[in-house]
Amino acid sequence: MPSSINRPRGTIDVLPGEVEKWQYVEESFRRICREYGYAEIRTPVFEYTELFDRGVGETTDIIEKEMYTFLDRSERSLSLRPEGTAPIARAYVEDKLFSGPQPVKVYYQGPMFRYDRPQAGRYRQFHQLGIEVFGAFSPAIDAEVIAMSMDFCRRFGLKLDLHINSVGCGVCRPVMREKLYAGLRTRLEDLCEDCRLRLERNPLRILDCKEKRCRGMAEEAAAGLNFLCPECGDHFEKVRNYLDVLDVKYIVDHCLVRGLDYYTRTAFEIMAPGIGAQRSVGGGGRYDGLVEMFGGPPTPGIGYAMGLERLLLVMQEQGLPVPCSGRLDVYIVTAEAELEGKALRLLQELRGNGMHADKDYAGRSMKAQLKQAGKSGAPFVVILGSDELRRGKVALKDMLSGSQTEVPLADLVATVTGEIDTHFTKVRRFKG
RNA sequence: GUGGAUGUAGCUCAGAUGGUUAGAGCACCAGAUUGUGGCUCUGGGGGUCGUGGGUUCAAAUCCCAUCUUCCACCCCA
Repeated sequence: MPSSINRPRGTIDVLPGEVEKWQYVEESFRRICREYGYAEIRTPVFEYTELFDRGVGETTDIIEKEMYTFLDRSERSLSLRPEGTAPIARAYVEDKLFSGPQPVKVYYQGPMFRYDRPQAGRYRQFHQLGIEVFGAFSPAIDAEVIAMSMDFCRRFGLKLDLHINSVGCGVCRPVMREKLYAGLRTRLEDLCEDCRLRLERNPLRILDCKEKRCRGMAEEAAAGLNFLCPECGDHFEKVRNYLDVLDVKYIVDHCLVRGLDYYTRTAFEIMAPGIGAQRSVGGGGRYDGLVEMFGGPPTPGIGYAMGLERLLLVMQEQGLPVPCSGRLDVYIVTAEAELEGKALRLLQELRGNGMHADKDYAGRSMKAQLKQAGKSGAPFVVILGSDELRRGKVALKDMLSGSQTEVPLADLVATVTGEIDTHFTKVRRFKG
C-alpha cells in the first residue's frame, strides 16, 4: 500500500458544491469590472524576486518572511507572487501601456502566495480579486475605486465597514514619521515590545498596533499629527466629498496604515464586523510612485484587492444566499438495458439543444436509476420503455409533482425545453 | 516566527479510571414479487483509532516526537 499524499499546508481543494460559490463571486466580479470600464489583465504567478523586493518594500513582513522564493535551473531567483499590484505596474512599464490612452483600467483575479501560519480565512495560497488604475490624478478616481469595491460587496448583501485615511506623499510622510518618532521616543517604556522595534524601523506601524496601551498612545499621536501637506490635505478632502456625493458611508481612521510600502495618499480597508482576527476582506489605495520606481514615466496609480476566501467566509457568516451546486435539467432512465443506445443518442440530442442532461452508467435497475435521478436534482426525467417506444412515445416525468405524461419522441426536445423554461422561471437557482 | 487547543468510518460524534473481533446517527450501495425516485423497513460495504516511536502481559485510551486543522499574536487578503 503506497502511503497517501496530502495537499500542502495552508492550501485547499475547492470541491464541487463549493466551487459554484467561487464561480458566482468571480463572475459577479467580472461583470462589475466591465460595467466600470475595466479590462482583464493576466500576469505570471511568479516573477523575479527583485520585483517584489523593490515594489513591496524590503522591510515589510511579506518580503522578510512570507515569500515563496526559489532558484530556477539557471540560478535566477524567482518568487511566487504575494500580491498583484507590483506585477501589474511592471507590466504597465514593460508592455508600454503608458503609450496608449490614459487612464489604463485593469482588473485581475487569481492565486497569491504567502508563507504565513494558516488560520481560518488565511491561507498560503489564497485568491484575490483586484483592480488597478494608472494615469489618473483626480481624487474622483479614488472615490470611484472605493465606491466600486463597496458596490461590489453590497450586491451580495454584505454588511461591511469602510475605513479610509490618507498616508501622505513623499513630501509629507517623512515629516509625519519624524513627528511620530519624536513624540513616542520619550515614552519608550509605555510601548509594547513589538512597538519598540517598530519605532526604529517603521514608526507608522505603531498606529495599528492592537495592544491596548499602544492603542491609546497611537490614537492620541495620530489625532494630533495633522501632518498632511496642503496638496495631500486637499486631495483627501475631495475624495471624502466625492464619497459623500456617491452616498458611500465611511469611517475616517487616522490609524489605518497599509502594510505595503508603496502606498501614498488615499488608503482604505474594508472590514467585516466580528469574524475573528481575519476581518479585513479587502483594501487598497493610491501608489503614485510605483510606476516610476520600475523605470516608467511618472504615473499615478490606485487600486485595491479583495480576498475571495474571506469574501465567501463573510457571506457565510452573514447568512447570504449563494448559488447551490450545479443542477441537471433532465435525467434519462431506461426500463430495459437494451435501450441504452437509444438513451445515449437522445442524451446527445438534448445536450445539443442546451439542456443539462445525464443518465446512469452503472447498469442500475430502473428503480435505482430513478433514485439517482432524484439525487441529481433534475426536475424532469425521461423514461424510455419498449412499450411506449413501439407507439413512438416516451414518458416525461415531473419529479416535483411525480406526475407523468407521454410525449411523442419527435416532440421531446421541444417539450422538455419548454418545460425547463417555465420551471426555472418559477424556481430560482439559489438557496438561503 | 511565538503561545494554546485539536485529530476515532465520507460527515457529526460516542467510546469513565488502559483489557476480548472499535460503536451510533447521517451519507453510500443493495433489497422489500411483474417497468417508476423522495417516506418507511431490512441487509451490506467502509476505520492501519492523524503519523512515527516508547511504556505495558495488554493502548483509541499513558508518554515523546511529528503532521494537520483551529484560536490568539505577528501580519494581512
